[in-house]
Amino acid sequence: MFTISHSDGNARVGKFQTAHGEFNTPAFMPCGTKGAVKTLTPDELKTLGVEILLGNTYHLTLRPGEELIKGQGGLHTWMGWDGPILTDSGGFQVFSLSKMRKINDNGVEFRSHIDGEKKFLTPEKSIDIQLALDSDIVMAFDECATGDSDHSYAKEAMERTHSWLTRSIEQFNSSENAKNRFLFGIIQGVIFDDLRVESAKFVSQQDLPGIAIGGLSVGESKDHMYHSLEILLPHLPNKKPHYLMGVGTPEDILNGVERGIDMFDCVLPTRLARHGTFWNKTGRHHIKNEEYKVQRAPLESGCACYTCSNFSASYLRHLIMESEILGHRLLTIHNLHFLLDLMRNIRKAVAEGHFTKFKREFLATFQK
RNA sequence: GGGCAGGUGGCGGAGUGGUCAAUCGCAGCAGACUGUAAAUCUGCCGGGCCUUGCCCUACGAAGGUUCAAAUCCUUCCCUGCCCA
Repeated sequence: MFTISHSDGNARVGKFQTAHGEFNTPAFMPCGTKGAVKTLTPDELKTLGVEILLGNTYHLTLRPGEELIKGQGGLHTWMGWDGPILTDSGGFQVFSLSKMRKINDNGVEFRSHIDGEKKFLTPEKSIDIQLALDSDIVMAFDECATGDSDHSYAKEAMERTHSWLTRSIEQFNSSENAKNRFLFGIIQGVIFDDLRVESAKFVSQQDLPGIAIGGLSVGESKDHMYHSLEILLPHLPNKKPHYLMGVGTPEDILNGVERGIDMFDCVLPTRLARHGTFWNKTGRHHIKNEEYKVQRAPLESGCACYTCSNFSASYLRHLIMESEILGHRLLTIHNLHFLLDLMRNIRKAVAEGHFTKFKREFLATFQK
């Protein structure tokens, strides 16, 4: 259940209660695609303030398979995370693995990126897999079309997504495992206002416990993304959580919250870390850059994270240069702390009614 | 002392008369990354000029052959292995 405690403009602060505990919104959910947030332990995630994680249907059904995980007591028990888990349906893989799949109205035939084996995913199967995993928030299976799709294809993908949503709901509602679980529907429509609005209306009508906006940050411009959020908001159920899938950067999150978004997920903080990029108040930086070779200061002075409390940029640069696993871990900790700290500050600002000021001041120093 | 194999850009290592400032890997420098095929990928990487392009210095050293040499010849220096 979702309850909103404060709002400031379109921004809101709330809580979502699941069978595995609650999380505060606006929330940032790190990606634990294959049953792990890369390089970190659940304990470390909790310390960072993570309240909910993502898992992925496509990846987990391929390996090790949902039946194995179910047999091990479900995803929470298996991976040692007792908090809420949201699972993505595999819809994003329709986009990211577009070279190795075929779509028809019934579902998507993937050719496994691991061994080439055929794997046919349908809305029904995706729901079954997610429930077998014991996911708290189940995402409907959708087709995430690329940002450069033309109107004709965008419409086709949207209509297919709608039809799949209807089937997802039927499957979910007829499953015994769905008790205390939540199904979210996903809006598509690429960058076309008419489609976006039509999709928002259709998904909203289903009266699900949450509504997601998919198909953004997949190649379209930022202006298109922000514009889409603006035209969608009037059509979203106000009392349900609004989830912007796959976003994002600190500035995208701020712009999302301003446009009524309550939930975000993104691989960026963890992937950037492994690639040697970190965030601080001034923006995005490459630890490999020569300027950090002799920097005795941490990534961000005054940062309370474990990494900044204990290590200089010079040492972290060395670790990344040498591909030491510890470097990946320490940068991941810092980036996640940065983003989760941003979320805490956003909630505080919204609760205190000065979100706009907070956003303006943050972006004044945060370049890029 | 003798035999054999070698000496190429920061390192390793291709190239064996012109298309070579020289494949490739590593290192170095910079960039990308948004529901994770990602500890991945891309660009640059002898020096100079304004990019194409041009000029300079370069393949152990010094000479030589040739229109033309990292590539052929001579001498020298050095390294590794084997034999005495």
